[in-house]
Amino acid sequence: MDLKQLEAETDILPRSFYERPTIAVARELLGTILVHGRTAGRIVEVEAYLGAADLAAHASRGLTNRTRVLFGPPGHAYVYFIYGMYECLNLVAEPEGTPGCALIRALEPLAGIGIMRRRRPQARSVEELANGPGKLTQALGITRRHYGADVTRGPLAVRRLKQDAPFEILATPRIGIRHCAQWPLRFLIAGNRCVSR
DNA sequence: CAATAGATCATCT
DNA sequence: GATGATCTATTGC
Repeated sequence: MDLKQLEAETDILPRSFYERPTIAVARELLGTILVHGRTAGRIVEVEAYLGAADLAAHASRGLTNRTRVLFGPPGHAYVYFIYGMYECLNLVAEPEGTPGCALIRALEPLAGIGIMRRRRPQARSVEELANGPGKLTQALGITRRHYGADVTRGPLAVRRLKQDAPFEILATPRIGIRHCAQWPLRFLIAGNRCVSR
């Protein structure tokens, strides 16, 4: 898809979208479009990470240098480095002072697919370009430099179609965690080919 | 197919 | 000093 056309058919999500309970924000991020530079993809899988009671969430350890943004105003990016190799993108939810975020786990590539292929030569198909939290940051060129970035303006933004077709949402346990392993806080678009493995 | 090892480092104990 | 919101390549059936 052409970026100009995409911008014409979508609006940037306002800060008020993010200033709500984390689970609602996570669910409703499904189907929205993440844009960075000349690349863009539709969000097809997310996970919610809550506050103090959610021991799987980084924010449950309290306010530290790393978790600072999670306690700040909503609509900003929380990017963290993991396993010495990968970066993961989250979007901060809840009113300022209350932690909570949505981990973006998979995208359906929409624009800049050639650029994504160059950044992820291992991918054997378009579906594999961004079907995982570490893969999508590579494909879109998102790094720790985006820590704290405002996604309601600027080169990294989330947009929603002015008119979108309905789809079915599935809820499952989150992937790759030890604590709260049964909580159904992973949300995905049923039947989508780009959800993670 | 499924299972697993290895890469590699910021963060917090 | 151990751990981890991952991914890839490789092994073995």
